[in-house]
Parts: sequence; structure tokens; C-alpha cells
Amino acid sequence: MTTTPDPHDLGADAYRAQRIENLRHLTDAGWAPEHGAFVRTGTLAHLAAAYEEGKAVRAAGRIVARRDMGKSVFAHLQDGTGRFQIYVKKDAVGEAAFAAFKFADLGDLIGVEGTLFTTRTQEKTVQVATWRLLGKALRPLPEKWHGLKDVETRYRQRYLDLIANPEVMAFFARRSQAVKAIRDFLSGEGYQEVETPMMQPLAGGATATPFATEYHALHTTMYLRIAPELYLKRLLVGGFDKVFELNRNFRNEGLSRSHNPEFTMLELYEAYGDARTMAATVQALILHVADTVFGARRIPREDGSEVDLAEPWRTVSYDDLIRERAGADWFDLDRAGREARARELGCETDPAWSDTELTQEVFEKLIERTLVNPTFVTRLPAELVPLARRCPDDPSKVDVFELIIGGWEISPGYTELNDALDQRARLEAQAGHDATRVDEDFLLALEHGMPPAGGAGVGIDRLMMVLGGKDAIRDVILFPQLKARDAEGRKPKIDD
RNA sequence: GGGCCGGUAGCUCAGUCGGUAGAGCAGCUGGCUUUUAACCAGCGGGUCGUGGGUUCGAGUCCCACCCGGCUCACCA
Repeated sequence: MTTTPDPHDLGADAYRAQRIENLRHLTDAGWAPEHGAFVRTGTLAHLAAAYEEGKAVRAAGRIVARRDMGKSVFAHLQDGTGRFQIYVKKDAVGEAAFAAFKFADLGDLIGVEGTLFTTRTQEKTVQVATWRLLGKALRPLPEKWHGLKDVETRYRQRYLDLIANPEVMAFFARRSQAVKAIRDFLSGEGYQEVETPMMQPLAGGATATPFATEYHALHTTMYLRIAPELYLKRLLVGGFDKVFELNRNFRNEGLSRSHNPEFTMLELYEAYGDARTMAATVQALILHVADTVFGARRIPREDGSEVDLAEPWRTVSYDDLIRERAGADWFDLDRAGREARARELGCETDPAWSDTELTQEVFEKLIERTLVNPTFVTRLPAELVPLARRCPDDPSKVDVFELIIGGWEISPGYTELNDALDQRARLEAQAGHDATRVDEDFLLALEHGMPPAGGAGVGIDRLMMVLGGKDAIRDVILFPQLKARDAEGRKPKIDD
């Protein structure tokens, strides 16, 4: 098979060849890339923050701009924290070092030693005394002014996106801080973090198609987890009082603006709690992250609207929301009347749907996306959430909440089922005829007694979308799943 | 899978009525010792997504396909 060169690289070869040539010049002049540690005074952001006129410093970064002026050169270095200007003057660095610097290209990683000064135009700058090459870039950077815009390149070569678009780097730095803030908050509330299996013999705890993989040593099929729930409940049985896991779930579904097949989920459980204690915890958690990391409770969105996290957050029952939107008499109408009303409102109808499914269509199409400010939707139909505890005053409803912010489902919460016999009956009903799909190991644990508990999940990617004002999940995941490409840039054929 | 929009230099983008390929940045050469989208002078750089067709002539019109985005559907 012959290799087909990437069509994008045909013209890029000249750039690469030029830079390899420049590398050769540097190496010949004694400026070969150095691979050992380069001890810095601090990051580039630190250099600016701890600025002292005349201080001796060591700094390193990527050259992202350079302005040659004959016998001196101004350049900007960039690292993950920011940019800082350097000034390379022939008199200061010497003839050889200055000549070599001619071959330092945009994109190269260099280290400098020098002293801090302020230019005539008041920019803090390192007056370079010595410089060395720490890494050579053989490919050019994206354009400096307009940045990198090509959507596919931004996701497939995220490093270029991070280099060229500072706001992207800033967002992912915040995501990192947000995850830390979540852990700190839960720790402060007395929660313990655990890690439970990602590879499971049965993928339980949610309704979704799992990814399957072959475990050769055991000659068995394993599944990537769709939720950690059943293992965390085993830990409640074992005596963990407040426990959480913050990690990846995998669901074998399509891609969309709001779905990635692997996504980060926080699940937390509180022994002797219920849906209300969890709602309070989730609300405090989200506000903690908003306040400490994003520093704002009003968040502008890409469409120009705004999410306002101001308290109190609305709590409203599912049925009340339906009546608000579809008419106070919705639940008094007969089937034909409801279908007519639904169509009037612009919804689909289908004779095969149950009444609950018809109502859910109204909820999803007309209500959910309008809930921009945080809203706890409570008392969902039992048919939609088969594994939660029923409301004591109405067995057709379950004692749960669905927290919606920005029109996205951010966090479901439950009063968990701890009745082993009830749980067995429901799992068996759900598995249908296939007894091998019932998680007997989980039921065995429950039969040893699980405390009543509240449980909640928080979709971390969706939460980051809300807090970051992003409208696509791809913008909050560093390496979002994309369609695979072969060597010729085509999608592989999918057989089915 | 349907509908709509897009693919032109390494990057960001123009390209009129069909008349034979452009700009800025980046690159190369020269000049310039406080510049900052540095500046000045000069030079090189293209499978116009791919393949057909119409035409004297196609980046431009037609057909098919590939790739991407949005959206609807599906899935959950």
C-alpha cells in the first residue's frame, strides 16, 4: 500500500524544510536544543506579578511573536499562564548569541537569563543576557491575529487551539480549578472520595447501551461502566457514610452538541439523607464552584441570554410545570384532547405512546429548554424513573429531583431505594426474560441491609457548559470524540 | 438518513457577468539597537476538496462523491 500524504502537508513541506535548516544552523553554532531541566524564576505570569525593576530572572516559553530591528529583537514568550516580552540586544548577548537568535523561529521553545526592565512604552520586559534553545518547532504556528478558527483542527489538534486561542487555555484552566473546588467542597462536607470499577461484568445503574470489551485472561466480556451507582451503594452497605466518585462514564450513543460518549460524572451518596438533603448539597456545591472559580453568579451565554444563579432556586413539581405550559386542565383531558392540545402547541404525537410519554414530549420540547435559571423539577412520574423510591402520598410519582440550568439537565437526585425485595422485583422486571442481566451480586449486598440514603449525580461537562457559558460539549472537553478518519481522510465504512 | 451552509497559499479570508489566482499574517533576502498587528524595500509560495460533464475557455455553471458545521430525525 502506498502512503497518501496528508493533503494539508503538501505546502507545509517548505516550511518544515526551512525550519530543519534553521535547526542545523543553530546546532552548528553551538545552540543545539538542550534537554535537561531549565530552572525558571517562575512562570511568565509570575514574572509579571512579582516584577521588580532590575531583578535577575530566568524565564522560558514559546516564541509567539518577534520584531527584528537590526541589532536588536523584541519577542514575546508564551507559556500556559501568559505572555512576557523579552529584548535581545546585540550589545547585551554578544555577537554569536545574537547571530544564532536569527534562527530562532516562531514556535520555538527557549530559555533566557537576564534582568527585568520597563520599556519606553511601559511594557515589562526581560533584557536577555543569555539564551538557549529548549525545543525546536518544525511546523509553523497558526496565524497570530485571527488565531486558529478551523473547527476540526481545533478539536483534532487541541494543542494548537490552546496555543493560539488564549481564552481556550483560560477556560480549561478553570475547568481544572472547578474539579478541585468540587473535591474540596465535598471533603469539607464530610464526603470521602472512592474509585469503583470502570470495567464491569454487567453495566448497571442507568439505562444505556454500554461499550463491550474482551477480557482475554478470564475469557469473558466486560463492559465499560455506564454509571458507578451500584458499586457506590455497596459501599453504603459497607458503612461509608458520605461517599462520592468523580470520574468517567461511557455510553454507546451518538455524538451531538450535548453528548460525548465518555463524559465526567460526579455521583454522591449520603446515608440517612434523601432527595431534599441532596438538593441542598448540590445547590451549595454549584454555588461554591461558581463563586470560587468563575467569580460570578450571572453568566452570559453565547446566544446573548444570561443564566442567573441567584438564590433562592425554584423548586416546582413536574405536574405543575406541565399545567403551566400545556393548560391547567391538561391532566383532566381525555387522550384525544391531550393529543389535540399537544399538536396545537407544536409537539409530535404518536398513538403508540403512553399518556406519560405524551406528557414527557411536552416537557422535553416545550419546557426543559426554557428553564434557564436553576430549577429543581420534583415528583417525576414513576414510569420515567423506575428505580427510585415512590412518594409516600402518591405512588405514581417518585421522590426525586431533576436540576435544570440553562435548559440542560445538570443533576438528578433521588431518595434511594433500600428495600432489597422491591429492588429485586424491579431489576427482574427491567431485565425481562434474561436472568443473566440481573446484578445478583448487587442484590446480595442490599440483602445485608442498606441505610436509607439520598443520592445525586452532577454532569460535570454540562455544569462546565453552564458555568463557562458554552453551548457545545466539545468546547468543555479537551479531546472530544470525533468521527474517525483513515489515512485518506475518509470516514471508515460502518456495517450494519 | 433528510434539509441548509461551507471546503481557495502554512493560518485568516477575498475572488464581480465564465476570461486563465489575490490580500493580510507567516516564510525568504536586505535595512533599522525601546518595538509591540513594528516599520521600509524586494522575492518565493496554489491538485481552488475529489472525479466527471457543459464550454473556445470553469475557482465560478451542471452531476456524482469525499470532508466539516448547523439543524431535524434516530438513540438515550
